[in-house]
Amino acid sequence: MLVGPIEAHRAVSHIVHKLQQFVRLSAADRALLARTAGQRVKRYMPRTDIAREGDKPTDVRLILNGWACRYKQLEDGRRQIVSFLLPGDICDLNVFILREMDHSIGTITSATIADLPRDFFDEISAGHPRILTAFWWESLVNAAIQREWTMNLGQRSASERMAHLLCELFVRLRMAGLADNNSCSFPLTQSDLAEATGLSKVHVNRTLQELRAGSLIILKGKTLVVPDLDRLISAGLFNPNYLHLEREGRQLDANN
Amino acid sequence: MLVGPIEAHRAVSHIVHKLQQFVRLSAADRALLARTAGQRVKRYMPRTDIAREGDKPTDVRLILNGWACRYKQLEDGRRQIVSFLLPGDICDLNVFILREMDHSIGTITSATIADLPRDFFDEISAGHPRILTAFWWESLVNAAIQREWTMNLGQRSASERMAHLLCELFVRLRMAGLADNNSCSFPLTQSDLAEATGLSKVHVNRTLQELRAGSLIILKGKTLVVPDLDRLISAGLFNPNYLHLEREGRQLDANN
DNA sequence: CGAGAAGTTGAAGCGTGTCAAATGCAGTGG
DNA sequence: CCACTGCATTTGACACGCTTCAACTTCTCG
Repeated sequence: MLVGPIEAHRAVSHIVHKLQQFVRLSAADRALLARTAGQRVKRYMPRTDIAREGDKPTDVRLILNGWACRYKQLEDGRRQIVSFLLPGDICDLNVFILREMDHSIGTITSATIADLPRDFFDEISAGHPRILTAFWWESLVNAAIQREWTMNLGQRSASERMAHLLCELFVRLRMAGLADNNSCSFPLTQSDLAEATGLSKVHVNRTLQELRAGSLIILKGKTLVVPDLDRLISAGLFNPNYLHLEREGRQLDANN
Repeated sequence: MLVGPIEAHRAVSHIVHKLQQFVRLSAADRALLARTAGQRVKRYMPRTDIAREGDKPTDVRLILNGWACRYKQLEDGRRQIVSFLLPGDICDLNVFILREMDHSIGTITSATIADLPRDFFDEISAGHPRILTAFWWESLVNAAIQREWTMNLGQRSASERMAHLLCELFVRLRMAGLADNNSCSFPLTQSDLAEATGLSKVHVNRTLQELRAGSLIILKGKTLVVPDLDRLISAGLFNPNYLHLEREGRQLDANN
């Protein structure tokens, strides 16, 4: 499935926006990303599995649009969302090494996802070191996010935990250029939030009401409004350092 | 600090043992590892920080002996151990990319740790592809472990969670050649287990008693005995797939 | 042998889970 | 346009797993 150059450019904007938090990409870098992301694009329906635990990994994937998640499931049905994949996120850099998936990936909304072929990685290794570095950065940030989730589940109370998760999603969406000043699109159901926070659906509901009562969030329909991010940050004991938004440290600036 | 060739060889045996779960290293590969790990070795006291949140990462490190952990801390003092570092584990492959540590690393026992200089990575990139691949594998397995911990904290009950953690540590120690048939050295205190599982110290104590009562473990002094691993595995709903022990079918049932 | 750390025990309280039913909301077909 | 349907959200009552607090015991090691 192929998309036109304009759509490809728009679709790739999220990852470019995000990676530029860390490195400055050249016009050639951006063009390569746009070209590659425009080939081999698949569209998925909401609530569809993209990969299942036990599968042989096939390709590296780039989320162009829509939300997805990694999740794990126990035999008795208990399910845990272990991370969210937002537009601009890359998944499965492991493809070329590990033999089988230890978790599943499924869409939340409908989504468009590009497969990145192996050649692409050869190409960036050889001629686009900044993209390569930025991909490394992305995967290290993902590891840091996973550690923070461990902290979140292990130490924070229900409302802290929820506030923390909302902060993280809001900031990550902003990194991808998907949040304006204080609001963003928010397609998660309370069940999704329950599976991500390890709380019951009912308690998620009550926790959200608590946050609403404190005017920390306005969550209605599929939109999240954060009237005062600083207050949500302190309610969630959120420290963004683990996202490594080291803008001023952009070591590797391109010349053009 | 330099150690003699014999001690270096013994010290490096854990990582070789572990990496060979995944790739078969040549004699030259092993020799390079032993030589590098024998230079720049530091010795740490028990309960000492090796790196602190906020520090600039300096070197890639290899645990030669002893146990350590990564942990995060909230301002109010709540502490979460997010992973354990066992002999043969590598930490901070991120060194060359991220600007500051988002977590701390501290020893549990006294430990000897080697700093791996940047040249070493240039050398393996150029001439020792199997080591490089194995290091990749190691870091992907670490990411998988972190996801599994998320699952563990989010979905499992106290006793399942504890059983799962003990399974993981036992299997990982065996991968490093540090467990005989059914027992291993086990230096963690109940406080450590509490910080790793997100439970209170008191409840950890009760949970361990429960496991002992079911003859699932014998934990006394600093030794853990697992009389019947299969039973502990099912008590912890433990599925070892996330450790990716995929070297020609070497699975849990094997005794070596 | 003494002192501090680690482990153990009991009682009481609270945060979160469970169950069950009601309400609201969006999409669909008549 | 309304009635119907199914899913998401909300509410209340109750149960339980885990935490907290505080005291006691047992180990470890100088």
